[in-house]
Amino acid sequence: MTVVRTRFAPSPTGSLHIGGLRTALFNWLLARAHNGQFILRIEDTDQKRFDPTALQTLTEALRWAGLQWDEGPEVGGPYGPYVQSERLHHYQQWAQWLVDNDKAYKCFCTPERLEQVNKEKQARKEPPGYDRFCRSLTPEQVAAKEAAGEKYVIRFKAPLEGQTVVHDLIRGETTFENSTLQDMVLLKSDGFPTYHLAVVVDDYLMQISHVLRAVEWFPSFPLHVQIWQAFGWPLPHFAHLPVMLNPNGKGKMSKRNPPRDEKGNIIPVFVHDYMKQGILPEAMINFLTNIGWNFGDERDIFTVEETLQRFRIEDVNPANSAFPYPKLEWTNAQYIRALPAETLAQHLKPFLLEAGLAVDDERLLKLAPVVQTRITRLADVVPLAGFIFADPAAFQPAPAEKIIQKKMDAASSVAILEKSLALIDTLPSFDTNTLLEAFSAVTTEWGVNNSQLFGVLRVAVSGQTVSTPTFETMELLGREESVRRIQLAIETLRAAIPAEG
RNA sequence: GGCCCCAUCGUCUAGCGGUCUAGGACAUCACCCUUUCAAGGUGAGGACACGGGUUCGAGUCCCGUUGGGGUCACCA
Repeated sequence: MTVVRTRFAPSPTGSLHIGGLRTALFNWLLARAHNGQFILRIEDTDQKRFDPTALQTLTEALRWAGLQWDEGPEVGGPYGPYVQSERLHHYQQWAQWLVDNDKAYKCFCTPERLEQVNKEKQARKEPPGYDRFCRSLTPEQVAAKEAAGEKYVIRFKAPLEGQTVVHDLIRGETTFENSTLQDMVLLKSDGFPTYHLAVVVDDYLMQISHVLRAVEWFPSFPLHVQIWQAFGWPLPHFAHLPVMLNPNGKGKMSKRNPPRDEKGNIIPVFVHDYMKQGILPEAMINFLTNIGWNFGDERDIFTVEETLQRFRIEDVNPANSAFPYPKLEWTNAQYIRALPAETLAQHLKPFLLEAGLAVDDERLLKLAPVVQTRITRLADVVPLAGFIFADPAAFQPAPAEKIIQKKMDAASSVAILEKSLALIDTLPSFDTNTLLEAFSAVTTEWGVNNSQLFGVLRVAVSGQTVSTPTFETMELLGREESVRRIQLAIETLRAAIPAEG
């Protein structure tokens, strides 16, 4: 079997799109599954859309996901450079080759004329496209225009009749009528190639064996095949991956029209947004693997190594799919729960620090198992338990109505809290188990149930209605701070009593 | 609109002519457990778009309809 070489070839126009990551993943998977090479190539041939920070953002996202490339920017390789703007001479040379061999021609038409042609075609209800005016220019005419300094592009001489049969690993054969092909621009007037020229030349020069790209490219598939054939180069294998649609199934995922969940929250489209939320890379990869492809047995959680054992590009489902966002959250939650406490703590730390909290490792390690089954994304730890690391001086007690539990009022809550203070005073130590035992023992005597007693204390101490469990929270806060907060809650409640009449 | 692709529960999917009264997962709902929120346990509802063929037999093959998607640049 020949060496499998795949490539991910994004244009650096911004952060990496989630769909781009999926394309990269499948390329990576195919290469790794066959002990081949995965190449990263940057398609920055559009000077108008140049973003100098995008390359770094891109490589950061790819590395985060664990998709290390064997050749490409930052790592080099035998077929470099891997940035298209540094390969201009190749495209110019091969474009000229096509002209010399009568497979392409110079076109001197101005953008204004092109626009005019399209307008006229539209008026006649014809499909838009270049009218091939310059295709029939004589060598003398071309020479004269060049001598006059007229700018030109190089266009492909698409076959006018016949058919192009393309073969796709996922979709099988498709036949296109050549009459629908356009004389696409291969080399722009600024000397930069268009995508159509650059992909073919680079995929050939870089010895790519399998071209895996999004279905968006399917319409230009026959054009590319024709270009490959014009060069006389043997075709690589092609596979066009299905696109990920908005969760509601309407249209592609895009930043212009951000998808939303049922509650109206925006669902991110960029990998960096997921990184910021605290999606674990392993969870992201696991999740993405099961869209358009399926692990095969009925497991939903599996490692990338296991995927490598059975990944086959032919098994990719040709149908587009809606982006199943809730499943990503579920998958991430599964991975979070499987983490050892120390690892979880390490993962949590940057999110807490980012929120401006004073994290100490000892308490963080105790907190980790407490929040483990309560968060789906790492960043969730901040609203849930961030208060534990917040500056005590800035603590704001919860309002009275939040402290008061079901079937209780301010007065009874104050009574309970005062008894609690007295009880705490008698405790030899201040840890979760001691507290739990002591407070569980007094509910009947105090005439409340667990839910009421633990509830008042929890809201008093955390200042929130949703938080970590009561006694874990108290242990984390420490005796002194817990007592202080209970006293503050009592004050808050007392202030509310007159208002109740 | 032209060209092209696609079509199984709400969603992601399994299914590659008989083992399908269609399996799993997420989501939803109910119950259990319960210290808020979770997690966990048990259970329920929920799909082969439609119409023709082919075949002894079709979710699985063919054609059409409908629906959805992609694409029509000196952007990728």
